[in-house]
Amino acid sequence: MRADAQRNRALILDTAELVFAAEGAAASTEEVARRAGLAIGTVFRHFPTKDDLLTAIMKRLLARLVERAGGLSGPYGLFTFFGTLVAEAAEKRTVVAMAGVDIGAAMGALDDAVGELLVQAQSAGVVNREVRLPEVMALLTSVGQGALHGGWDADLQQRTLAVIFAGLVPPPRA
Amino acid sequence: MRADAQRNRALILDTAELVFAAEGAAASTEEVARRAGLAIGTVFRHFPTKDDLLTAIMKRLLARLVERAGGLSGPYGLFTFFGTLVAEAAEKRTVVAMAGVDIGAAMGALDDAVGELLVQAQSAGVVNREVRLPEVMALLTSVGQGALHGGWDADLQQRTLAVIFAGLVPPPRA
Amino acid sequence: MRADAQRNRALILDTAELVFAAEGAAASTEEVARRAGLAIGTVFRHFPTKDDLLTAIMKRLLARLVERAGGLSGPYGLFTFFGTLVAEAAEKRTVVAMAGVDIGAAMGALDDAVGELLVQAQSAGVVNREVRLPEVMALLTSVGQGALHGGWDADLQQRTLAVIFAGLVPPPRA
Amino acid sequence: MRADAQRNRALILDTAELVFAAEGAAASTEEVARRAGLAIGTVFRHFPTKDDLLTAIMKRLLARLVERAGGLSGPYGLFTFFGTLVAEAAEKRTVVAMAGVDIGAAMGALDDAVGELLVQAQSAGVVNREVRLPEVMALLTSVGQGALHGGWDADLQQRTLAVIFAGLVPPPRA
DNA sequence: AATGAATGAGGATTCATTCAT
DNA sequence: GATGAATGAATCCTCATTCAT
Repeated sequence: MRADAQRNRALILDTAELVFAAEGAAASTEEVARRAGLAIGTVFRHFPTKDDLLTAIMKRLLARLVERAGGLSGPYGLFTFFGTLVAEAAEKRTVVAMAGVDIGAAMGALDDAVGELLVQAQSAGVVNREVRLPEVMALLTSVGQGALHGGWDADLQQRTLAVIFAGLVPPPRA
Repeated sequence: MRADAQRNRALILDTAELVFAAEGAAASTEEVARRAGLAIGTVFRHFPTKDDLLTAIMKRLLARLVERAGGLSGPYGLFTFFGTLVAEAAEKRTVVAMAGVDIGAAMGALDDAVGELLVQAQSAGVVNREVRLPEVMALLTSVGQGALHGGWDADLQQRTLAVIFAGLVPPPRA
Repeated sequence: MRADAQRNRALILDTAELVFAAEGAAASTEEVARRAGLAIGTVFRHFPTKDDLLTAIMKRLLARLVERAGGLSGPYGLFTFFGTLVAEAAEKRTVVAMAGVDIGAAMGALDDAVGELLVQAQSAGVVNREVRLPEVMALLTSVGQGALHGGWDADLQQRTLAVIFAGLVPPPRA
Repeated sequence: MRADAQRNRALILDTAELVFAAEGAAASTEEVARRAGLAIGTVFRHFPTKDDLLTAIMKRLLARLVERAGGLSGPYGLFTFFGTLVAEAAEKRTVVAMAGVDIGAAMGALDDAVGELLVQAQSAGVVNREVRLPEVMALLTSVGQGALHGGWDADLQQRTLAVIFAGLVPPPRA
């Protein structure tokens, strides 16, 4: 792939991420092209289908989340991860679980990364051993969606996460 | 309004709720008409705009939630409310916070009803007094969205809510 | 179906027949709409797909040919049929065997009608009994295509058919 | 012209002939480039317009036919020529009279070559002297088109040509 | 000369909305 | 009021053609 094509591919993804985050998956592909300053044909050359573009965005977002989760460690990594996810979603810089797009395998990698954070937190005794990965993922995606569409301010983010964090910590011993 | 018109209005809302829950807000109005066994013109006579139809659905859904919340009382009413909301969302029988539709004022009534449940729970000492209404609403909508798009099974619903419930109860006194 | 819809359906078919005969199957559906004085949506309401429109034209053309063949009889019906087919094709008023369109069953009816003419001609002794239906159909479609694309004048039509007719008559007895 | 350019030009023509014979003139130029293993730009350097490419193919096909007709002689050359033309068309190895492409002058050479075969056949007394070149050409192109689109098998080819040949021979003297 | 990315006009199709019946 | 046909703007996608590398 030529250098300019490489640059355009990235430009399209960046622009599309903004556009779809702002207007939803129903935004037109032409709008993406316009904002990227490219002709519509160029967008379709890189992503032959609108769905391909949406999927590519989702995969890149997930890859970023995986990378971020992988970069964390220690007992409180899981909490940190929750925090940044919500903060980003609230700023619409990320779009998780866009409807109707198949991300399949890409999601598995996130499961693995978050699972690792969960194990570390439980090993350190800061998260209840009863808690399992599926509900952690469910809470992550829920709260991501909520922040995305609800436009929570920093205070609300913190207070909402406080409830979840309180629910994750181990119960006091009798 | 004639009796048949009254009946058609309700029929349209019922059908539209099913259709939009199943296919998202992007489903066509014609599909709603077809499934209702009505002509497209009839749908538009009742709801001059697709947006009007979506808004009407949202309002009716909220009204139902308000009614349900209002029907609950006692220390554990809030928990019950969380439970039924998630269960319904998981079955796609309800659609909360549909994107791009203005529900404005209607939301306030739900705030009031849930606020009342929160007060009762806190008075009875089963919910932490630090917790305030905004984060409760944020958790409700988040978890509703999550269950809606995630298709949680009964077990996952319960485990996810268990974390939130654990976060809502008062901390042990030192 | 309403009266106006019925009229429009026929109008679309008539117009499309002209347009596709003149410009080939690659002509745009919008061109058909424009020449019919209708909005593009109306054409697609009647024929949800361009292919549906092409198929409908083919079927109607074949039905007409079947009707015409069925209206003929007597020893020379087959020759008459050849003659009118070629004359029409030369005037581009008919399009036979448009590429890529599935006409399937509709073709069978024409086989039957022409087969009947062949039997009559052979019974009367004006067509060689060695000749069978497949080659008669092959000659018909060939000569139809040739006249359609070649734009034969009346004289050429006659001279070309003269050769074929001479080939169809029984050989002289020894 | 460089040697590789010469080779590419031939390669493009060969590939295009296959592609257009298989998919019709609506096949994309890009498909031709892909199957030739060349970049699209190379195809357009050799043939600045899709139409130029189509025309070049047609000319080459005609040239081949002329050459073949020119290679034949004797009383039955005309019949042989009919036979090979139909056989090739049935195998889609040749495309005659592609719609919408101007071949103009190139056609004249074929007229001359076939005219010569006709004269020889008539001189030898195996073809009716009443028959003239235009109808022979008309029959050739018709039957070529028919075989091309009809996919005739060997048996049908023979039987169809038998009718035409019977029409070409001189009538029995009284 | 070859490559292959970019362009943008054109074409099929959908769908909210209007309006004649 | 109900019906469903007509409208036409909007959208996805294709492809001939141009041009920078």
